[in-house]
Amino acid sequence: MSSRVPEERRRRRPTRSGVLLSEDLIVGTALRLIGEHGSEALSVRRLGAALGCDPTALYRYFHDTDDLVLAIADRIIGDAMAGFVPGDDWVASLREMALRVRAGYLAHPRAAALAAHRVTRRTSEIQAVDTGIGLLLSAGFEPAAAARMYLAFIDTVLSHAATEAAFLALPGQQREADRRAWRDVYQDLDPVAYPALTAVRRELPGMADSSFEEAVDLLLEALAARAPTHRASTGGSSPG
Amino acid sequence: MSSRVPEERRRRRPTRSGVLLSEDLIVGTALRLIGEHGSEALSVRRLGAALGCDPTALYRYFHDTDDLVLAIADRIIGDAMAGFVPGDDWVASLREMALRVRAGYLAHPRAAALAAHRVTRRTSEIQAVDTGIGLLLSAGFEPAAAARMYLAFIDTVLSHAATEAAFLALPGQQREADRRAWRDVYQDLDPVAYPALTAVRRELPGMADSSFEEAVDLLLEALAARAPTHRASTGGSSPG
DNA sequence: GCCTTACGTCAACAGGGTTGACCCAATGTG
DNA sequence: CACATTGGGTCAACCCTGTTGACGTAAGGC
Repeated sequence: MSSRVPEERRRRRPTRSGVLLSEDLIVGTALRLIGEHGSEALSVRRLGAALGCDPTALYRYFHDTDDLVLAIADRIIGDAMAGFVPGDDWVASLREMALRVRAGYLAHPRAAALAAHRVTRRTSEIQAVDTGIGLLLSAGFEPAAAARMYLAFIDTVLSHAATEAAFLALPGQQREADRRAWRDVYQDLDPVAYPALTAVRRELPGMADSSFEEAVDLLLEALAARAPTHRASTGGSSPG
Repeated sequence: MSSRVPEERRRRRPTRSGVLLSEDLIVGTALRLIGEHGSEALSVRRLGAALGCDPTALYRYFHDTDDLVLAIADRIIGDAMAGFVPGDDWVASLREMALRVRAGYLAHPRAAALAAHRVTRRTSEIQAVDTGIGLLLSAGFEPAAAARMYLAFIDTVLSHAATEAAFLALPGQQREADRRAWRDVYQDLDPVAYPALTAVRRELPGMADSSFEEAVDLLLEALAARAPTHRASTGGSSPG
């Protein structure tokens, strides 16, 4: 059922509407479908209709729907990490990795909400994990620590990205209501019951903003503090 | 459709099997169903069967499935934070807060996965935000910094908890496949193409474990390092 | 030009959420 | 006590979903 046959060996026969199917075409069409009509628009039948083929033809390329979702997730990772080369500064490199992954997810918020928590087991993900762990090894961490630290790092990045993507995937009305909540509901509170909120009252509208970079920076600070070898460049000297 | 009629005014008529329905009973039964028969057990038909009533009777109490999920989420939040009182050690208190929220989500992963990214604006949430920001103010942070730090903290906690809940909410087959991926796929890789993964090969099965506590500890370390005033008690001396 | 078989197609099944009609009994009123 | 009202439990039905097995056709190797 699944794509056990190598891509080049396939006997690609045009569908009734003349389209030549391929894994890439299916994944790309699924991403477009989700981006245009929401993550609930991704169904085998709808995808078949969008591709111009019988829905069950997809089962010749993917074992089941979950297999397709994993392929979509790996495509997002691959696009996000395309052309990335780690530099000398491992902290800066991990930071760029975080920002790239986040940007990739935010580019497809509805698909990200579907695929963010999965292990794709495919090449793009494997490549990214190798790069990230390599950076931590270069920082002097022992293998066991490097693996654990990378897991904490990437889970934080992916979790935050998924949260932001889920927020962007909300219908505009609910999204704005959530954003306004910090301005409206949290402004007229009993000072006795909520002293801390009253003290920081003027800062609360900012709670609707993203905490992604702040959280990543805090995590990287802790990692740098734990690293056996100190960072090569502490003064921001070395360019790109 | 929804529960516009006050609970006490309801004309509660026993079902065919003699059960008296109520919002509380339905929510409780839904939680029990999820806990006993796995995450995929929550469906209107199954819930009706478990309650001993026609499935569509639920629509007299909740507008739709989403409405029911939100009611469940509200119960979870209330239960998780019930009885929590912050102690003298602000780091330890934030840590307990994180663990409580996480435990509440993991106890009901399916419901949590569906409602984790919503802003409730209800008293439990407001109370929690006040407590958390109060702890950061007691650490010496200025109002603006306290608000930003709390946002980074709670977003990390909620994002990680949602990720873990989403994983547990997966159908058992997909969940096990994701877990096995780190043992199977990642073991036979080309050492030249993936040098870092090869170096930490023996540590990779642990990648299926949770990074929640590691991530929270790293974040709290960074917060403690940034705090203007040092922690009051470093040796665990003061009793409750 | 044959033979094999990959793969697109079709019909069907089991499960899902949701709706509208139906009707009984619980409740408010006299 | 009796009546009118209506809340709410029940039932049948609709349309959606993922997935499977049979079927046949055309593509590629020889």
